[in-house]
Amino acid sequence: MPTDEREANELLARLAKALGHPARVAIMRLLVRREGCVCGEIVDELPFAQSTVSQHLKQLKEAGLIRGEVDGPRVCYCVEPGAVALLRALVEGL
Amino acid sequence: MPTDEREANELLARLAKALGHPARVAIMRLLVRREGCVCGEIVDELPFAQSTVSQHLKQLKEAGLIRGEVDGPRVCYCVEPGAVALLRALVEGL
DNA sequence: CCCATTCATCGTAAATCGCCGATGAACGAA
DNA sequence: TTCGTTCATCGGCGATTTACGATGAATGGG
Repeated sequence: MPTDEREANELLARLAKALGHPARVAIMRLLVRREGCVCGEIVDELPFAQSTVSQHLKQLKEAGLIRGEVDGPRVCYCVEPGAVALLRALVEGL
Repeated sequence: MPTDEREANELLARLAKALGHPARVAIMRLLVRREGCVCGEIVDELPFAQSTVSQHLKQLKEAGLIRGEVDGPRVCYCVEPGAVALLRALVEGL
């Protein structure tokens, strides 16, 4: 949790921006629900091409919301520990 | 609070997208803090041109986060009642 | 009735987004 | 080594965002 307000604004903005698309919210919900890792099943759950889903995952990863670990030929994604809590705290601190 | 998950996703995405810029987070914080209405003072608080701030305000308004009431030659903005609570609930429900 | 103030909107330019198909890289299996 | 699978990345397209200055509409003061 940043003490500086400017930092808090930028951090919250970064997280919020990452959630600023229904598909990415759906991905987050999916990963929280299974609270473990998932892979290309995410693609099956969404009505988008594989490359599109991959880009959404990239955005969530770059925002620090999720993490992807290589597991053989596939990649398992899971929620970055503490990320949701941080988001909640930032929204709470509005 | 929507019961349908798709609706919840779209709503959260809409709110999050509106918060997806540091300036807009700063505006929200400003309005929450004064928990009343403010006008062009917002412009003075931000390092942007008046027209730019006006656009940010428009986005927040369209997302349902703030409201603007005309008061003579100026416009007073305030947080839409319940909007922050709704946002918190949606983030909580992740 | 003017004029200044306040704010929204328009027009514009650069950057980013969102989507796709195609390609590339990494890995396991045969 | 040669496939097939899985996923990331590239290239491209139209749409959207972000920023600005300029203009326009509404209001109140003189």
